[in-house]
Amino acid sequence: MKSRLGYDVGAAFRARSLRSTPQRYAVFQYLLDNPVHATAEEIFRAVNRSDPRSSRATVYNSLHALVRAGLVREVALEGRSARFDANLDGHHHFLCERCGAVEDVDGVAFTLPELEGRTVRTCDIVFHGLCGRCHLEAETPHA
Amino acid sequence: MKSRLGYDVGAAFRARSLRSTPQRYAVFQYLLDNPVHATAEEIFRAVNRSDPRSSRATVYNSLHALVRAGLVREVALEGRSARFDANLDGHHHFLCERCGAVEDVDGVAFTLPELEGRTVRTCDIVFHGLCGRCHLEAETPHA
DNA sequence: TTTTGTGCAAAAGGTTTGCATACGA
DNA sequence: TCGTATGCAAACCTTTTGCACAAAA
Repeated sequence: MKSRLGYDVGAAFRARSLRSTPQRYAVFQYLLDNPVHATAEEIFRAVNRSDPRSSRATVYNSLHALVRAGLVREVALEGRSARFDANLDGHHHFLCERCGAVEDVDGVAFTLPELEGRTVRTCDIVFHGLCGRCHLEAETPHA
Repeated sequence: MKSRLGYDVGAAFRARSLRSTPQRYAVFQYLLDNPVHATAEEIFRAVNRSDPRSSRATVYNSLHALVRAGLVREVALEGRSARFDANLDGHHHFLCERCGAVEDVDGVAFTLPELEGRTVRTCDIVFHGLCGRCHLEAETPHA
């Protein structure tokens, strides 16, 4: 659970002239502290568990504001709900087919295929399989 | 618009003991003839435009049956609606940020990163950018 | 004080479900 | 005939929207 201490949320907001409200702050802080690629609903529950009262609509508003400001990115994975990630380093994702965990994957190198005529701006890679824990559990059936 | 003629839908259904109904047939035939990564709603409208009457629920049922049978795959892209693809060759996707078109991309080679401990089964790559047409139009503003 | 965000509740997609009926094998 | 698919409508879940009120700058 790498937490990005030393990240000055207030300064980040000011730098992008994002008005700082407790709700917005809580959403961003949650994403910084919990790099688990949470859904809006999970974020809603988490921020309301501790501090003030955020409405669902405000969580969505905050998330969109953060995405627009370039502080958060939205990750498209299977499933009905969008997932949000405050890790902006170019990285990819691994999705466990068994427990649903989403993990970051760094250092993928690939060669661009026949994309002539098109302009490629970004590229998202999603690996599917078993995560470390589920892999172990699958090997050792109910040890 | 490559259409896969010579594909015997009836035989494919029989081989997987999928009961052949007109609705199911129409959904699969549509996906074979229109490799545009349609949404369920688009498929619903298309199959009802020509032949019999399919309900939305039946389109969803058919799609799930086809996916379960391994004849169709579901593609996860941004946006709220799932997309379906009868092209089962290992391939990836290109999503145009301007017009929303989804195109197939073949021949991507990449090197697997630090995925020790995990089991990687599949890998989906989505490229984002401008498709051929939109790239041209962007270069020649309202020629 | 002005502008923007918040909260609520209602609405809008997209997808699923329950159940009686219809149909393929 | 038997078992499964269909159609309808209602339910569900995620996300968006409208509007009055509250709070940030």
